Amino acid sequence: MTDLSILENLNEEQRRAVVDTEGALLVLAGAGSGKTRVLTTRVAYLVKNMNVDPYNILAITFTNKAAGEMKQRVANMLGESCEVWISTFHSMCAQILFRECERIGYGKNFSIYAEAECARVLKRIMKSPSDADNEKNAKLFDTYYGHIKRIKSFNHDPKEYAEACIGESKIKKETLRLFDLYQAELKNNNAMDFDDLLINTVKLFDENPDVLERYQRRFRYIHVDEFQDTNKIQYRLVRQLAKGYGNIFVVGDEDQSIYGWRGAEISNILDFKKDFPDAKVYKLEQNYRSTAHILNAANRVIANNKKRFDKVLKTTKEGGKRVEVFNAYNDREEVDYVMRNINDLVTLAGYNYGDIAILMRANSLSRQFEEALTLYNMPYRVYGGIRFYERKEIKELLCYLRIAINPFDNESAARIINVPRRGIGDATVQKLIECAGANGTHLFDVVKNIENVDGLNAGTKQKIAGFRNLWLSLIDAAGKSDAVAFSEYVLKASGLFDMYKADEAEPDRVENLKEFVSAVNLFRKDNPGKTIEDFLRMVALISDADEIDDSNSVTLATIHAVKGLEFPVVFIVALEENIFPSSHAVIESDDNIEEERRLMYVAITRAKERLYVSSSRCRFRFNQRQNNLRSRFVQELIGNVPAKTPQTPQSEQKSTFKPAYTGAAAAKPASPAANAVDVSEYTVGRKVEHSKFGTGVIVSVSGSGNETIAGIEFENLGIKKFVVALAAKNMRLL
DNA sequence: TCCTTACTAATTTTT
DNA sequence: TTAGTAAGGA
Ligand SMILES: Nc1ncnc2c1ncn2[C@@H]1O[C@H](COP(=O)(O)OP(=O)(O)OP(=O)(O)O)[C@@H](O)[C@H]1O
Repeated sequence: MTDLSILENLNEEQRRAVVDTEGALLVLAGAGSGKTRVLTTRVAYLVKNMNVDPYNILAITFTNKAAGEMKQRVANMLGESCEVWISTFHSMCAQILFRECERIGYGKNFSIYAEAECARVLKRIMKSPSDADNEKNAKLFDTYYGHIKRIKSFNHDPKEYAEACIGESKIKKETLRLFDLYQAELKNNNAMDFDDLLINTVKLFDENPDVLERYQRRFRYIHVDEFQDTNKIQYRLVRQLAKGYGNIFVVGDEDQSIYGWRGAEISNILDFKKDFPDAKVYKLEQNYRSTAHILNAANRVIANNKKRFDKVLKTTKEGGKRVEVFNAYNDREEVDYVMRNINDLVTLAGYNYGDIAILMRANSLSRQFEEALTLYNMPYRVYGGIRFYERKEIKELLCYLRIAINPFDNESAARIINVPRRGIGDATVQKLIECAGANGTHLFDVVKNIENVDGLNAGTKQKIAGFRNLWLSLIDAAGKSDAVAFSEYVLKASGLFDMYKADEAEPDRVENLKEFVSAVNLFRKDNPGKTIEDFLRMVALISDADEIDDSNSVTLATIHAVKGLEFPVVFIVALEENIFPSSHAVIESDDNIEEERRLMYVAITRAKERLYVSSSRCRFRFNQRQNNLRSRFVQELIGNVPAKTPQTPQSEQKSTFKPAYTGAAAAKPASPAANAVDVSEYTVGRKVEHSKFGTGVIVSVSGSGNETIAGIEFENLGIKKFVVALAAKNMRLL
């Protein structure tokens, strides 16, 4: 008898999609209807009930984190570790190319360039003196870079794109010229950007039928999650692989397509039915995530889009709290509104900080919330913005590691040749690069034979010779030692460690470098047999969303970063025209507004139990006051139903919250607890014991009365700032 | 030639 | 608030 227990957690329509295992299938369903759950269960079902070898299954997710979680879930269902290939498109391509890159003319250990590196490559090209006769003022960098990136991510033919999309003929010509130079430079560096990973994999398969056949034979069952956000090349890759067995299962929701600006094509969904004429379409109509109020709000908003299929999405959770709408007088009042509600949710309604997310359109909007959360001593994490592996000191260490593994990587070498300072300045580096270009070799060759290079004085040559010896020793070490020993060696030998250790103004940097080595250590423990090359590949593909963990902290993130996630409580903030929808979308076209609206739909549908949407009539941005209208999406969300717009926010019981910014707006008698604190006791040098952070010493005091803020330095934790009046209950003076 | 200092300009979303 | 550049001093 077959064990059907893994189907127990599914409804009837979900179950049908899971057990229909052969051929092409498309699951088209709204947010929170269990698409990901269906896909995950299907993978487990194939292994457990259909006796499919896990080796023959592929599942594509949108983020590495989603891949990790899916692996975990499948393993739980199977009761054994999951051997299925589950990863993002980019990660899959990187792994395939890593093995097969010689077939398309790349060397082993090619580097993977993120946005910042790509931009540096183009900047360097545009700056090179041999290019001086051409028009290339700095203002146009964004234009050219934008065009080049768009050509690649939309998989356009460069010439056709230039003809169709660039008006000015000078720019048209220059874009094409720079495009070729950019491509050649990446190739010369033995490097690929993110788009190259996809493009080159398709190319590999096109040009090498034997390789393609091998992968086709391997992937008998192919799955793609978040199909609405795949781009043309990714879809092409899917078709190539699915040609083998034709078992292709994709799930998506056109209402949640939010990466159109990066080349994602909703039309892939329509094309799927054309490309796989026998494809069966399944619909899921039960939403298991959100309460009725939240789901209705989402449905009302998205109904304003014209380009969509009408679909049904019914709630399974009747009732719940109504959506709260708040229009603040200014941004500070908005921040206070959010803080007050978080405080009440945690102190009165039994929520944890980890249940709460503050979602926004752009990273730059997060700062005031960060400051307030710090002020009130509420734990939080910000996702988006600079990632760990994007920090300056970490990037520099990564460059050293890369040049040891891939000595052709001019870009990385140029970045760190003078870090720490070695007296090899920009002018010299420019000369070296030109010399390499003229001889058709690499920076590495020029540095290696520096004695034979003309046009440099003896002192400079000597400095470069010193760097050469370092570089050679790094290469030598890469071949000999294991990942951990190697990265430790590079950190010390490069001089980075000493340099940042001596930098007292920024003590974090040396700590970050140590943390990097620990990360390598952990990686090797978790993945026995993997090398530093694997680690670098993994690091290059890490995304914001991957770093989201379940520590008990408020999540501060862009909506893009929380795609696919869910939170009991969601705040959507800064809902103003020109912010959300963004000014670009407002100016441009209806299509752009529709994508913004889909983003709003995604934001709303992240909420399980409570949703708060807020805006502010006036906001300080770009160093000036801005008056903004409330976002059209708020009105769409409210619809005809009169929503609650509380003047003074209401909560379950009596709020304990004391706003720091807008005392007048929510004037309440100061709470006795706050009054009871004698702030004058908190003086620099006093020792305190904090219930969470342990003992520390007060190192700064500012403000007065209830606004008094104390900076307290804790062992191993650094300095944290507290509003004494609020935090005193968690502290004891020693 | 290199490095520090001071100023200016610019800020959508990111695998 | 920061990243990138221009100018002036060593
Ligand atoms: N049959 C079911 N019974 C109970 N809960 C379910 C069922 N199916 C899904 N869920 C729950 O509903 C929530 C949403 O599921 P899931 O993330 O798979 O939906 P989704 O369609 O992929 O969402 P999104 O469109 O936002 O990516 C999850 O918490 C999941 O555990």
